[in-house]
Amino acid sequence: MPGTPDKDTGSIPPLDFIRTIVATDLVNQKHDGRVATRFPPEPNGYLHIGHAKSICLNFGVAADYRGTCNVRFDDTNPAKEDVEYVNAIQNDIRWLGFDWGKHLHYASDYFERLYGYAVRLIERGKAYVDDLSAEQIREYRGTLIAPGRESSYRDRSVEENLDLFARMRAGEFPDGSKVLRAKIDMTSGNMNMRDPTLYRIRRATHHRTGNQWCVYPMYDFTHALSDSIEQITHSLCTLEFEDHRPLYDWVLTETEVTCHPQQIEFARLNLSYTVLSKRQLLVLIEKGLVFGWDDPRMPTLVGMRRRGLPPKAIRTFCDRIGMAKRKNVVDVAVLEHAVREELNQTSPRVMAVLRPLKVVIQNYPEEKIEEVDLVNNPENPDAGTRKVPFSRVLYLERDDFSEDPPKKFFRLAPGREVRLRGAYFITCVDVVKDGQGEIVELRCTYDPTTRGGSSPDGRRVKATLHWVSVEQALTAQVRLYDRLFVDEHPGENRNFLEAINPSSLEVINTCRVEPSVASMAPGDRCQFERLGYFCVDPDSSDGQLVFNRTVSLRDVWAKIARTMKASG
RNA sequence: UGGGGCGUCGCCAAGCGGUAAGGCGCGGGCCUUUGGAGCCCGUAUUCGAAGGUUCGAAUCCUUCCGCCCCAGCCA
Repeated sequence: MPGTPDKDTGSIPPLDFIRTIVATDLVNQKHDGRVATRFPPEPNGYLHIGHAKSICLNFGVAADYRGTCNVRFDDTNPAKEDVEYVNAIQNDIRWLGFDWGKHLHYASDYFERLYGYAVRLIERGKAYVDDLSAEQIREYRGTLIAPGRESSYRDRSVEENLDLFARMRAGEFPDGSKVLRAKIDMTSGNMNMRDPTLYRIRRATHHRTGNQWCVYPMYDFTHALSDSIEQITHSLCTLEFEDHRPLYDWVLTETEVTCHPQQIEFARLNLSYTVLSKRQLLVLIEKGLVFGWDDPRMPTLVGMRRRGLPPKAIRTFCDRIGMAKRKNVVDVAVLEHAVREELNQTSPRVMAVLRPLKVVIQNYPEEKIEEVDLVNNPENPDAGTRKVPFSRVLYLERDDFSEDPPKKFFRLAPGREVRLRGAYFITCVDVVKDGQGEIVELRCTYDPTTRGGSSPDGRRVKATLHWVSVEQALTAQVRLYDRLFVDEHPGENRNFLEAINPSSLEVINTCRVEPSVASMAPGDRCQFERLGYFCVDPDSSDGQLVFNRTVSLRDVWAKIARTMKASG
């Protein structure tokens, strides 16, 4: 329950403005002590991290105040909607960690009742059938600064309207020839109140109601009444619907329904280096810049799932970014931080070499193979230990060796001693190059007294490197992802494609991983020590493991190197 | 003089008349068999601006400035 002191600090976490309203309503018995929210997606696309904010809000408020949260598909536009999306959306919500129980609804289930409410509006003289064309309606609507004019059909009798509306439903008129409009105020400063369309004629096959209807209700009418039908108490939506609130209230007042939920608007999420508009995401797919909705670089929930982000991290992220009405662009680093925080606690550690450099330990016996013990997760003793084979010929990370080490580089270099994680101290004694001067192999010696990674004489080394035994290593494909855009605010530019990061994906086919990963299955996560968090991609097959890098580890050396480069 | 919103640290965000929470980021230190993690310290004398009210203002009043949304038979 929010408003209770934090276990550790004793401080009381502040309520966001929405929870403040809900808590106040509860105290005042505004909805007889009930809290009911809903998440109302239109099944015309995949859910993304912005939707996650809304899902966490709606389910979170319900959970905090012992209420309920419905999932309701706002499926009033058959031309754009599809079952593919209704299934995907349900999967995503469940994956995120929320359970709607029995509360799964469709606006289309209310079509008959909605039609009845429209009839009631007509009977009360609050709606009329208009024969104006779409273009004429637009003309008549006026502009932002000039009032609109009333349609010549606005004063039809109740009887005529009733008859016409029934015949609209019966299919007597062609698509687009007539609409049902609310009779409100053509001079309103709020464009939404200038006799908004309530119903349009549209012969399209609906994914649930088939060809049962040829008239479909519009959003404003449907949404308000669906909320009312479901006894919603707080209808939470994004800021662009603020202008619609007077219409939301008008619909509920004029249909004389008893349940009148309160609409409250909050600012939608924006993420740096990311686009979140459906339109722009679609462009990325259509142009082939990503492989689909579930491309691990996409900010969709399916994409993030494939990338390996834990749902818990997304929930933590949503809790942290707060809830307010001001326009915001949350730094994607906040998300990455939540992901690392979660993965650090939960991911077993494994050694993998992305760019192998062969190393021969000259004083290590030719045929000998040892099994060294390694801790699976230093954050979690219960995760236990495992055995990893060590032998004379190993792979190290190319980046972990420098023939001419720059300042502050304290990994392996000629004559330098470092530790191989969990194994031995080694010293580089020779560098082998090919005809092009390319380093192809390192010759090292090891100190047999340092087994396990510490020296009896107490001497220290500055670096601990990951490694893999050549003989036992498995080969894997690793896909490294970087942000999709180089511009911090790509969505602001209509030419957002210019800001595409050309190297958002790097595929490495020659990675070598320790043999223990053989048992990993698609979706499984691990940390490649010193590199980052990875998960097994569904593209993996028996012979070939494919890993996605979820996120890299924080890399202090990379930052130092960048700074040194920048300052010459 | 169209309507509706919003302006508190680089990015989020508390604050609701009693003298600027927290997170991310950034900088420094400790610790470390991951340059990971963890721990510690620092990071807005000032709240878009200017006036006013008050013993006291980010909070109240006035004016001004800036930004966002709205003219689908989309949601």
